[in-house]
Amino acid sequence: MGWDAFGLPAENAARERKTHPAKWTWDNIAAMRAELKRMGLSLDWARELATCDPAYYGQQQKLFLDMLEAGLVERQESWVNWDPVDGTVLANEQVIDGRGWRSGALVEKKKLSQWFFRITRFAPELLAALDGMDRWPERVRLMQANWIGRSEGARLAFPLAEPQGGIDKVEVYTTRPDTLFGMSFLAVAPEHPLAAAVAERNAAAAAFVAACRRLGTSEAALEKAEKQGFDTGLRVRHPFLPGATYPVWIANFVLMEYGTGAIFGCPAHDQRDLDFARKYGLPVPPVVLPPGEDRETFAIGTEAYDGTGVAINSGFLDGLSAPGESKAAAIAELERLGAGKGVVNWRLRDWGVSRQRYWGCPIPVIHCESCGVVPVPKSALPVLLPDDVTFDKPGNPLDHHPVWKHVSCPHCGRPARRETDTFDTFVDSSWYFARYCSPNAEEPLAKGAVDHWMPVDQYIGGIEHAILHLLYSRFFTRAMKQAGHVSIEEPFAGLFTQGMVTHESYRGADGRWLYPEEVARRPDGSAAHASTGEAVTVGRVEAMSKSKRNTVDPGAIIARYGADTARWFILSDNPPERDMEWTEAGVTGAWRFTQRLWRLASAVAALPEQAADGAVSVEATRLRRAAHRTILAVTDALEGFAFNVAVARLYELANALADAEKAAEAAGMTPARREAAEIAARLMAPMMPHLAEEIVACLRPGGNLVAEMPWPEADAALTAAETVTVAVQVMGKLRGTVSVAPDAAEAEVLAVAEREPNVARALAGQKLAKRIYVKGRIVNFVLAREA
RNA sequence: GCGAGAGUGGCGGAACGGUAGACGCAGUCGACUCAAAAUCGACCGGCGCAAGCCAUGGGGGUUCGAAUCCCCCCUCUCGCACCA
Repeated sequence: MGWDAFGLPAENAARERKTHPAKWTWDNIAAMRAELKRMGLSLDWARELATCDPAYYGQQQKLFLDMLEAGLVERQESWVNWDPVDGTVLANEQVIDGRGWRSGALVEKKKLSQWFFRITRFAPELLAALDGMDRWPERVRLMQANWIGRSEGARLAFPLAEPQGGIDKVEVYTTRPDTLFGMSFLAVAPEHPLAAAVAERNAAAAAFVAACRRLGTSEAALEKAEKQGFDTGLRVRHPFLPGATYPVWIANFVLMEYGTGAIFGCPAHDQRDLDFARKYGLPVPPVVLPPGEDRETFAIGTEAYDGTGVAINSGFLDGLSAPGESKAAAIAELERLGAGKGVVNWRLRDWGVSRQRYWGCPIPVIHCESCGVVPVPKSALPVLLPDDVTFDKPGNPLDHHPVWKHVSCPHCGRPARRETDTFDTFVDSSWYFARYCSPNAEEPLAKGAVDHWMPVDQYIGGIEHAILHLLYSRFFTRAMKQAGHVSIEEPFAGLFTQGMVTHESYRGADGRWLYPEEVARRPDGSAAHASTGEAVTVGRVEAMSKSKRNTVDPGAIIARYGADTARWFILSDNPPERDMEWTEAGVTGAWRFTQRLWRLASAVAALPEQAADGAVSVEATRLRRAAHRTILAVTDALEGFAFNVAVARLYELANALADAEKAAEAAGMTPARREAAEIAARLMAPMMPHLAEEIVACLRPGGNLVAEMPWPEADAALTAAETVTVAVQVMGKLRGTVSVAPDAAEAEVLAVAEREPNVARALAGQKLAKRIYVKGRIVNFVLAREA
């Protein structure tokens, strides 16, 4: 068990409740540990770790220094959300409608110098390795591939007609150099150096750039915002059209982080460019003719055409297939002219890990005025977080601490300043799985143990981790390999993505969130406050969260129904990859089953044992067949993570056991019932271990624990089908079923099917065109079309 | 906005391209009970007396046969780099 324990929630709690993040965190860990233990989960508590424990984060600091040495870390500038009133950096989720969540102030972008892991170095192999990860869901691999975003295109320079602030050209990256003749404008990001140069001389431009700074830093916010631009009045020359010049705009939809932070706008064949061109009345010349369109009449309306076609209005490209032939031809021409070249571009950006927060792992470096950035010597690790911090001032408490950051430079000994940023908590969670192999090692990882255990056979996590956490962990494993800590590249051989636990949410008349136990249902189905009776609004079913108070206390469920019921319900409700809704009715249903099974099993256990070698009745054989088929079905379901199906098969076996109870006097029934009860118990043991052990102990006093037994094996003689039911269709519609031997010949089955009364009626007077037989499954008679 | 998924009875869901709705919950009727709970039995997608017809978000297509494969649309969910 590992506790991902650093992060913002602890700091928020500290500010709101005047408690220390460490106390709040360790109290939560203690509470959750107790709950998990009561659930009876098979966790190896000897390997427990918490990321906020110096024993863990100190090792992480060593890893960082190794990566620094290996050249995998560097400082870069990047933009953050800045709350000018609180004087603090905001997470994207703390920016609501462009304003700080606490202060309500308009958020600005601010540039900071920060630490970055050079994940982009591994972009090609992170992409290529996805192909071989056959035990990962296809959709996760697809999302990662799109995120890494390899694209082929061209990088080219547009010379400015008149240089501005020492800038004489604008570099652009494009995946569609074949549409260069369709250019209508050039646009740079508000953060682009040229935008800054223009803003220096032009107050209106400066105002526009400042306005863009209030957009927040998330990609979603930028892309959703209405497209806006500012015409700088500057013009650039076209590489293919010496005489022509195009206007240079500053546009809010151009991302500084992608490509070169500048684009050439081809409105006819890019939707964003088209929206922009229509808004500002810029020309929209088409240069790719879709198949079946007439060159003379083809025009772009409100939708850009980004499909394939033939190049038109494009000089030397005319007549080539676009972008198939024309893209290569355009790149060749750019290279011949020395104006640009074909390049591979990646969407993936380096991973910024600096956070201006207290509750995180300190970044172990020291800033010295004469020596620059100096790593903390490994002998001086861990760099401990100070305990005596206050949250009464805005900003990072580490910055305000009276003495913590004042240290002497490890190089020159002069006064220096400790780095007060801490790591992104994704760093903590990028290597914990490897630390499990040797949780107490003096080094980050003990090579022998890691080589023995890694990679993780089966990793389980929510789909919300499909990209960031899983990609960072893949990067970290490669970085750790480069630093000599591990021998593998991929951390997780198999991946399963599970859903979240959800619950209805409730709000009182005054709008505040209510806990489920505060809400009572009236007979008419409406909701009211359990004690005051005030009306309650039932909100959506949402992922459980403390902020919405739609949580249930597992402790209360366990106290009332027991751990087995809680476990059984969690697994039985729906497939694990989907969200599950926690409902009281569902829990009581699971609880009833535990009672029913216990009653069925203890009734059998109370019977005197009987030799299994006497005559065996039809009923006893039926039960034995059901039990052994359940072994196959449950095994199959569990291996495929279809826990809800495994549960359904066990319900069926319990039903068969109940039927058998009514035929208790049939020959051979007692041993058959004992066998079936034991099989049921052993099959459900992974889900209801406590009840399973109890049942087996009653059936065989003094015997082994289920936990010590091998998984049950089915008797092939009992699982083979005696007869199969074959559906009979006429023209694809079901008309009847017939029962045949599993190995019956096709002709025989067809003959039987044809005689089935209902089928015969449907076939009467019709001409047969075709007979289809799928062995053991279906017959389909296809009639001849009437002329 | 971009990327990725999901949508099946009243509800959760099952279904190698082959009998749609397994199994559970809820519900209806019955048994037991003075009564209730628990338990047991029967029923339980819609229309129809029946034969049968309709039905897996909507519309097209492929196929002997489509919940399943393809195209378009609608709705919801996840991710979008400082929540984790």
